[in-house]
Amino acid sequence: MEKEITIYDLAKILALSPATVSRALNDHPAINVKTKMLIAEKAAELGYRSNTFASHLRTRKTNTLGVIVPRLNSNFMSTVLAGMEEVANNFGYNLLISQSLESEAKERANAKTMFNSRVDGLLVSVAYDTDSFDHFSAFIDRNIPVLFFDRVLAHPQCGNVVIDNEQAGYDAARHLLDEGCRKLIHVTGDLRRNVYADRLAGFQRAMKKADIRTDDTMILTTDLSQDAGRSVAEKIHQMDQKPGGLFIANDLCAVTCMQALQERGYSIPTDIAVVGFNNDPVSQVITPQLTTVFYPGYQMGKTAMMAVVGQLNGTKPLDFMEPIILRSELMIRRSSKRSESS
Amino acid sequence: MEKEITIYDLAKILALSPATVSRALNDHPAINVKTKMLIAEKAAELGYRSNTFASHLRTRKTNTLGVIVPRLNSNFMSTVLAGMEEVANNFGYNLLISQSLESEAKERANAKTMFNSRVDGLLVSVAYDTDSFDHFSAFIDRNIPVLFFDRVLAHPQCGNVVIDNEQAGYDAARHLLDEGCRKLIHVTGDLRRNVYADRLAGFQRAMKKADIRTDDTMILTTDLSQDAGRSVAEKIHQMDQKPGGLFIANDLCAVTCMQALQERGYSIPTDIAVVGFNNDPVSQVITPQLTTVFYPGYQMGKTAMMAVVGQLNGTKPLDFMEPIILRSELMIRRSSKRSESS
DNA sequence: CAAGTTAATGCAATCGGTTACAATACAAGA
DNA sequence: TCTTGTATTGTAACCGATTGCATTAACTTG
Repeated sequence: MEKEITIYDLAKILALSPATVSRALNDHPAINVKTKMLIAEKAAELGYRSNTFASHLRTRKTNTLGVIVPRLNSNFMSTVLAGMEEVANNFGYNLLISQSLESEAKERANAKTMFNSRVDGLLVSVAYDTDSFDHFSAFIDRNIPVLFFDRVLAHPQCGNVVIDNEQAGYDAARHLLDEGCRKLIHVTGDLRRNVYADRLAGFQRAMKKADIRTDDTMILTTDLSQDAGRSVAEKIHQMDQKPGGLFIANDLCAVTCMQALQERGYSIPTDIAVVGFNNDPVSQVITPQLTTVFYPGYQMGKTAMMAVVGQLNGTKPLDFMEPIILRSELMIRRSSKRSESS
Repeated sequence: MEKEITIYDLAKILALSPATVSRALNDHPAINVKTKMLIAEKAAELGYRSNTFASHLRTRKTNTLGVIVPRLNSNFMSTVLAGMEEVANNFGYNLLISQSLESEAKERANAKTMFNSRVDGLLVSVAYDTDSFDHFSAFIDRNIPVLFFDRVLAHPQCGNVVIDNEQAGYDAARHLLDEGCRKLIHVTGDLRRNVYADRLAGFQRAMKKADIRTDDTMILTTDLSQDAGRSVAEKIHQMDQKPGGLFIANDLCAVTCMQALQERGYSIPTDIAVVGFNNDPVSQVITPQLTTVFYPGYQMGKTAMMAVVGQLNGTKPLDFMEPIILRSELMIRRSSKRSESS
């Protein structure tokens, strides 16, 4: 096991002071170019690596950003993370990633860990049941940038990166209406979460505009799991008046529900038209292919990370507060096409 | 912005020495229980948090583990990561995660970053084109545990966590043969990677046992992307002698290929039976459902992390070298069932 | 040639815990 | 009473990089 080289070792070997070595390695302008070269060479030769702890201790910066997501193993989240990782990496930041498993308690614990690890910034998509903002205020108090993405909390000092869920919900419902469905059902998640509340709001706006009264029986609040998809199918099967269209706020749930309906003999889209959300790979694999809302996950990750990094580098100072809204798009596929129009 | 409390502040307030405070906070036996209580109380009251850098600087431990994966946004990998995260979190370790994007160069850069971040251990699933072990030897030299999972490199001092790919490949091919397919085609990835080489070996063993000669035209080496799936379908369409069975080493590719074949009018499994690999959610969504190999991703993540953590805690000292092999299982579904047997 | 600049480097304190090595106090044993 | 032991706390060096404030040498300029 080799001994670790320090700037003191380098200094001694080259008959210089540690200060000069430090400055040279950081490309300080006051240091002679030739000296820099000399030091860089020797450092490489001896396999010197900077001790980040000493450095962090002194500079009070960690070059590490925390990310808290509900789950790692969803197509959408892992795509977002991939985007984040790319940007962070480019700017020399490390990522500390943890998952809340949809529980506020765990999210709280994760936030605390991040705080104690002294991350320079935090990116969060909140859990299903998160009610309070408490666990993030420690960051705000210490001026550590906090940015929410996808599932956001509104807070005057936190950035938000989202899509226009209301509009997407409107478009989805509108499309089903356009295809001739009268009775619609919307399957949603926890309405404390903006993503679901907004999609619902859009759904209702479309209904209202079409002069169709919406009542509670048309809104099914679930956890959007695959099991939920199956039980939604069951519930529909029990209904006297079957819906003509189904708007489900998550592709995996929608797909499972479609399959369950098909097993029960329903034909899609003839009997029931279905629209999902996220443009998950499964949406293109199911028969008929699922109409869904394209969600720019990769770009969302990149954008969110850019915002935080910009904030830290002082590039983007103030425009942090206004939410960044990314474009989403309804991808019309066979699961909802009743008309012969195409 | 509140000022950060240090053990010196605590010491001054309580009229004690920093050493006592430090020991008390670390539950050192030499400190009086009452003193400990006193200090703990005050620390909580003032919102003291340990400065991990100062601590790491002194102790030379980071409590951080590095993970390098080819991509974050694949169902399999994100499941593995979810498992790793859970264990790491339980044992008080943080995770530094980065992706190589299937490039050895990026993997090399990532490894270097991890090294400079002084991770206590490293878990890697290598990129498509990784040839050398160089970038990991720095860790070995410094006695930092390195463990490979899924896509592994053999090295006497590195742990391996895998499934029995050879057997899985054998089972897949054997199943197709049992279903009456004579001419088989195997679509694989870069054969430098154990996972693909082993699956191929299993495939060949099954063929040999069935007394069918395998030649190069039966083995298609691709990047297993969705595009690859489409071009495989095209290639098959061009063949004079169509294969009766298709064993594709990745579900997403298999599914895309199936769709492309179906579009061209082939019926699955009647014309061509298909077997995939990974048990990705898409495999249950496509029609007909895809026969595939269940891959215990979550468990693989947990197991790999356990091995490293055990190593670091001195619990598991030596048995690190022998590879850990997890159970995989052929999930027989409709895409390969020709016989009426069930 | 003295005074003033400029360029390059060094000194030493600092960041906040950790820990080897005392130091102190008090009680028990000789 | 004096010695020894035990329990508890303190002193101070250290981990390695950073940086404000000199210092030194070399170069201009009047």
